[in-house]
Order: sequence, then structure tokens, then C-alpha cells
Amino acid sequence: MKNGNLRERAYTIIKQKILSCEFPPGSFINENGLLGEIGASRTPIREAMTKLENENLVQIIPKKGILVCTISLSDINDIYQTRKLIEPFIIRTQGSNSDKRQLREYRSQYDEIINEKDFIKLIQFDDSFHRLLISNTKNKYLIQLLGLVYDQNVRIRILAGKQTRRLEDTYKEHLKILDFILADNFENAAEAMVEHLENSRKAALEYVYNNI
Amino acid sequence: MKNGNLRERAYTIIKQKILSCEFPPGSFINENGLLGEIGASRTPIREAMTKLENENLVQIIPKKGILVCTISLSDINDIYQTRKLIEPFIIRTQGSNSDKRQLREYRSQYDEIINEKDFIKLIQFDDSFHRLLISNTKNKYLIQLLGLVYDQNVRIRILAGKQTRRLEDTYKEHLKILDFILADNFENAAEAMVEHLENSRKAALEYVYNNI
DNA sequence: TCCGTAAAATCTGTATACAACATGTATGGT
DNA sequence: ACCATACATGTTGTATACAGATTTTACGGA
Repeated sequence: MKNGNLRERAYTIIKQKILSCEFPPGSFINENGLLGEIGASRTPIREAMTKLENENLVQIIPKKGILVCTISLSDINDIYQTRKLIEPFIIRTQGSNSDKRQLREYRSQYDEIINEKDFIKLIQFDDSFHRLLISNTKNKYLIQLLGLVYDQNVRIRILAGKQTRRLEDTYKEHLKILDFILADNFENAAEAMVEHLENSRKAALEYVYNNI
Repeated sequence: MKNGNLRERAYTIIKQKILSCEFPPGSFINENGLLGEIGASRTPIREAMTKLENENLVQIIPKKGILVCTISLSDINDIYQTRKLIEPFIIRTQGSNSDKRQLREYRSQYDEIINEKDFIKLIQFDDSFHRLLISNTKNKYLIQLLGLVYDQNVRIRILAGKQTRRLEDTYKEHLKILDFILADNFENAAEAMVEHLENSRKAALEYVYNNI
């Protein structure tokens, strides 16, 4: 409304609604419905949509509307194939460059957040662990790709809901990876990451099987 | 002008101009200058620009203009780190799914194109080899990422110009990879790919060192 | 009641108009 | 001649207006 440009503002607001599944997968977004909340005309909103289309979050169907992308079985397999390829590689090659201070800070917050039982917040916290790790590689192509992948992953986990067991397992698996990295044991950290991703993949598939 | 929507049309035209370096890296694109050629108003042109921004081909600088992205040393290192991670992986895991007919057809065209001495055409043909290989993995995230990477790579090679030696080396290296795949020897194919990418990276770096 | 067709309302795609900002130019003072 | 300030020009960001298409609704016949 006041600072920055309206396109970015629209982008941020709409993306948040998609990631939180307030705009659920498979639904259509009405451009006019956003005018009031964003406080902008259709022009910047439409530009934001083309940006979201490139992030695989919406699909602009000509003369039809803006469809919030669904998440299919093959999406999940693609996502985890990608992650299992890149994330262990990053740990192995970039582990020694990790910002240990940030990782220790992350670790110290974990217990507190686990106990809050705010599962949206917990999912975002889990997400930030992986984003923290990739931030060590300065490779902007890998960072961009994994950013898209993580966005999809957040949606999957929110849709899957409060699966308490998986939330706690994730906690333990993250700590295992974290401690290996802090101990400069990158090979074991990478292996723990592969295990973690394989477990996450199974949980995601389980959700999709039960709900689609 | 007639079929499809103008946004896609604008996107295709502008992207072609960027990849061919008719719009050279570091230059600004004037929106009004494109009105006539594209036959559309600024609205679809601007939407095309936001799409190109997400592909790292332009950078929209608020209230300033649309800058064609430059290619830095770290870009080249990022590009080849990414390619060396993903492309051998694809050969190893997807080699057996390769469309041998397409690969044989590709091979049969190569001699003819090499002899034409049309270096732009040759660069595009080289590019299509890698795109052919990744099309075997149905992983849309990897395909999308490598698409962006290949786009940048085309620009680098066009800027580097008619380096005859490298063009011929590329030819030999591609044939080596190709023949290993056709012989179902995916491990050797993957190793040949790593070699090829390392040679390409050095050639790209050499160009940048000499020109920036 | 059900179905098909036609009209109305709605929504998207595009063009144009306007406002804000930035850059370049001219003018005037020292 | 040089610098500073004011003005003119050009370009981007956004709003609005309009046209074409699609969906919804209303109506009439079976």
C-alpha cells in the first residue's frame, strides 16, 4: 500500500495463502476477490500470478482462471528424488562451511517449539532447518530449485495435518543430522539426511494414498 | 498476433532475443521499443518480463528498468556444479529408459551439422543433446532447473563465439557419451559426462577471464 | 420434473490512460 | 567556464476501461 511495489506485496500475500492452504490445491483464485485485501488493482495482482505460476504454485488456464496447483504422487516422488540427490551432496561438500553458530541457535530453540504444540509453527521451523543448510552453498540455482521444492513440501505437510508421530520423528532426525554436522562428521550427517528424507517421503506418500 | 495469448508470444520473442544475445547481458530493455514488433500493448509484455525474471534472464529494477542479467564467474561455477551433480545422476539412474531411437537419430544428424559451420545452429544442436538426455527423467523439478541452466549456457557459448577447437571437442565428447549410452554402458557414460562438463566449464571460465 | 437453449452476469485478456519517479537539459548565478 | 537549480522529457508502476469468452441463470417445451 505504501512502501515497495504492489506486485511484490500481492505476491507475498497470495503466496502465503497458498502455502498455508487457505487457498487449497485444486481451487480457483478469483482476481477480483483480492483487490480489497491487497489494496491494489488487477494489474499488479496478475503480475504476481505469473510469478507464482513459475514457482509451480498456480497454473494460469487461459480464459478459465487461476488454478492452485495440486500435489500428485509423481510430484512427491519428484520432490524426494530431487532432495535425496541434492541435500546429502550439500552436506558432504559444504558441511565444513556451515554456520555453526546459527545451527546451535536453531538447536537451542527446538525443544521450546516442540512443546508449544503449534503444528503450523513447527512445520515452518522444520522447513527452516533445510533452508538453513542449503544457504551454505552459495549456488543460486540449487537454492532456487530447493526453494520451490520446500514450498511444495510445506503444503504437503500442512494438508497431512497434525500427524504427531511424524512431527516427533522429524524432530529426532533433525537433531541427529544437526549433531553430526556440529561434530564435523559430514559423511554420517549425509547418511542421516538420506534416511530422514526417505522417512519423510514415505509419510508424504501415505498421506496422499489416504486422501486422493 | 492471432493465436494463443499475447503474453506467451511476447515471452517467446523476448526470450529468443536474450538467448541469442541480441539483447546483450548488462543492457536495458525498453518496453515501448517492443510494442511494434510484438504487436501488443505493454501489459502482456510486462507479464512476459516477470516470467523472464524468474528464469534469471532479466532483473526488474524498480523505477529504473529491465536489466538483462549478466553472467558472472560465480554463475559459471554454480552452473557447472549443478550440472555435474545432476547430469551424471540422470544417466546412471535413467539411462536404461533412454529413447534409443531419438539418440540414434541425433547421432546421424551430427556430421552434417558439424560440416555446415553455422556455429549458432551447432550450439543449439549441442544444447538439444543435453535436453534430450534429461527428458528421460520425468522429474519436472530437475527438468525445470536444468532448463534454466541450459539457457544461461547457450548465452555463454554464443558470447564466447566461434571457438572452433571447443566446438569440435564438444562434438567428440558428445559422441563418446552417446555411444556408451547406446551400448548400455551407463557407468562409463556418466564418467564421460563428468569429463565433458569439466572441459566445458574450463572453456567457459576461460572466456569470462578474457572478457570481463 | 427434466433438459436444452438463450440471455445475463461474471471473469479473464488486453489496451489505454494517468501518476510518480528518474534522467537529461537548459538556464542563471558566481 | 563551472556548478546548481529548475524545467522538460522519457520511462516505469498502477488504475481503469473495454472486448471476448465462459459460466450461470432463466425460461420454455417435452
